Amino acid sequence: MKRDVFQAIADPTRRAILVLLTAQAMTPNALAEQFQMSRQAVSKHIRILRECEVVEQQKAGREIYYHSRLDKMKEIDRWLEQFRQHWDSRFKQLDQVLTNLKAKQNET
Amino acid sequence: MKRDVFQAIADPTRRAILVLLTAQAMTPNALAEQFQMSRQAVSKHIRILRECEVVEQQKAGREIYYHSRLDKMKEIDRWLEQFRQHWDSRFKQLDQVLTNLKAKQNET
DNA sequence: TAAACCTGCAACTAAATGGTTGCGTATATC
DNA sequence: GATATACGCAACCATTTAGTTGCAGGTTTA
Repeated sequence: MKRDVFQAIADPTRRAILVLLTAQAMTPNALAEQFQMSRQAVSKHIRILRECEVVEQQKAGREIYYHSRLDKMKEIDRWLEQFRQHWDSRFKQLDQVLTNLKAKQNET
Repeated sequence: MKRDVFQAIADPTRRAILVLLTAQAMTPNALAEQFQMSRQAVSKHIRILRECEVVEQQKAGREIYYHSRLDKMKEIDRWLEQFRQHWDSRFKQLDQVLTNLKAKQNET
């Protein structure tokens, strides 16, 4: 099994959960209320998010608060860096335009 | 079916393909040589990448060159923005540290 | 102590994923 | 025209996913 940040953000529900848990720590129950989904379904997403190490627990009595780990989100940022090098370059942008033009000429 | 950038980058093989296709346009055959995988397997990944609109075709005789669409990668960058706001803030970073401390105190 | 609540985990199901092999089609070469 | 090559697509298979329901354990409260 993979279990990395990229798998964590692959699902739209998990992305929404991550956004919420970045704004503030929340319990599974509170999260489930935000979605049209059972508590257990949310719980399974949280489990995956935990395995991907993008969220952390914080127990408070019988409740468990979860919050996101921003350092893991930075991994995505670092991976994007190699693409940013290309879209930051004006030369490459021009190159892209020319490539698109050629592609259009040869379209199916 | 979802078919968005986030699904495109969920698979490690597809991420590798995307990196290669950003450096230079390549044919499916050329890509397959880079991985321990059949041409058809690569083809299936390319199909998904096309459905996610992160790569484009460019026919050249009986060969088809693929290249990445950097504008789609920017979508990830834009989504990351909401997290970047948090990790750029010193206050939030401190907040994170305190939250971690509290979490450690209450660990299982 | 008993009852109510919050949660995680196991079992199950339907659908999607990632891979395979085989085939049809279009292009290039002889 | 015949043959070889490059590719996409369909069928198939094993595994994973995303959801469900049901249950057990710990915490709070009466």
